[in-house]
Amino acid sequence: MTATSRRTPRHEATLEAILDRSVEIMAEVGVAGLTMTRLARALSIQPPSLYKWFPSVLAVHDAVFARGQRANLAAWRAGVAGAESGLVALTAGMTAIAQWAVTHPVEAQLLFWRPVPGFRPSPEAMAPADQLVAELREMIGHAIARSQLAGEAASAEGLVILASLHFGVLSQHLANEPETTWDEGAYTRCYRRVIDLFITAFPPQ
Amino acid sequence: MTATSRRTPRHEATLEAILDRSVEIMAEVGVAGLTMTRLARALSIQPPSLYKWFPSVLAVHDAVFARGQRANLAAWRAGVAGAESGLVALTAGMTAIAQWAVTHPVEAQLLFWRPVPGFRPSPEAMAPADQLVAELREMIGHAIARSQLAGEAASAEGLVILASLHFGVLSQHLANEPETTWDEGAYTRCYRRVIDLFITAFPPQ
DNA sequence: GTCTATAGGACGATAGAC
DNA sequence: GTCTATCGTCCTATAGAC
Repeated sequence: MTATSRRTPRHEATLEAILDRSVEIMAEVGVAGLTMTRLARALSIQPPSLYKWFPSVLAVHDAVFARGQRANLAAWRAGVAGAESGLVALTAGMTAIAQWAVTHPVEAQLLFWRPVPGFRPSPEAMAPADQLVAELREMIGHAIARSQLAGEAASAEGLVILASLHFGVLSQHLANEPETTWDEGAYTRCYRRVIDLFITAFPPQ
Repeated sequence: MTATSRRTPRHEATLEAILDRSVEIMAEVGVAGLTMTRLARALSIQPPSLYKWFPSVLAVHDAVFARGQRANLAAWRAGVAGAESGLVALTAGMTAIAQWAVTHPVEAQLLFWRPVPGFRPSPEAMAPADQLVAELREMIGHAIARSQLAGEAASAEGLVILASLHFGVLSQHLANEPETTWDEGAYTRCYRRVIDLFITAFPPQ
């Protein structure tokens, strides 16, 4: 709150640097291993100084979470932008956020698996996620309108199945071979094939 | 090692009780939140006394992990036992381990998502998991032999896809609605439908 | 906005008495 | 096998000087 309300460029740059370091630490010691002490050490300042920027360690988690949600939404939009509306754009957008998750494993774990006991993201931090779901629904609707998917694809069950397929590949990749790249990974190599099962599950007509 | 080598019934019962309490604590404060201090408090003993049973807190994690793997393998075998070999037994076994995971969310997180930094399961604890994969492969082979699946279902890619489908539903359930039952959950209700996509992906002939 | 100093805990683990 | 006592380490967070 107070940390993000001062919007001078200098202030913003410092906050970004703090979040960058936080992600680095999470990559080293686990998402739940971020502490004010470790963060201060990485920034070469004393722990009390950090409290001028964030009121608590959970506030740092929330800021990393919020930035990750914004980046994830941006990745979706960038993926969708290159394709024409409908099924092609849907799979392009899904692939884009999957690739974002693979290249940002720390943020992905924080966003989608909540491995930090006691941490509850703030509603503001969650807002981009809600927006992404809305745009995803809209894109499924476009695909249905173009007779590329059955109408049931837009149902609650359709979203549940699409999410299961998407996060199934990602969770297996992040749990078993987080170091491999998108093109090398055994799971990520099957991503497109698994997502195409969504079309199989909801064929047009 | 020393903790499990003494095989008197009395000793075994105490160890089981300690593991039961450990799972309860993990359910309350998160899988990574288990500490010797908390465990001792729950058992109404002093922390140093615990070291007569387990040499370190990671050894407790390993024991919970090992017991979970054994139970998961037992659930698979029980599910398979009721059906005739082939596709029916395969889906019955998969459903059984999925239901086991839903009713044992703590163990499932520990087994399949490794949320405890610094914890590496011992080879002995992993053994049942290797055995389960072998039996799973074998059952896929039976289904292929009965012309219920394409031969490619037994390939490395086939296992990757099956695992993604299975853990996709489970990870969404455990992350988003761990409190709901198998029959109520939005994700678990789609489990069978998602697993059936494996057959769609590898149709016979 | 940075620091020193510090309060106040929790934790893993060991030593050694009983 | 249980305990008390204890060491050493890490942590969050605050007070207050500069």
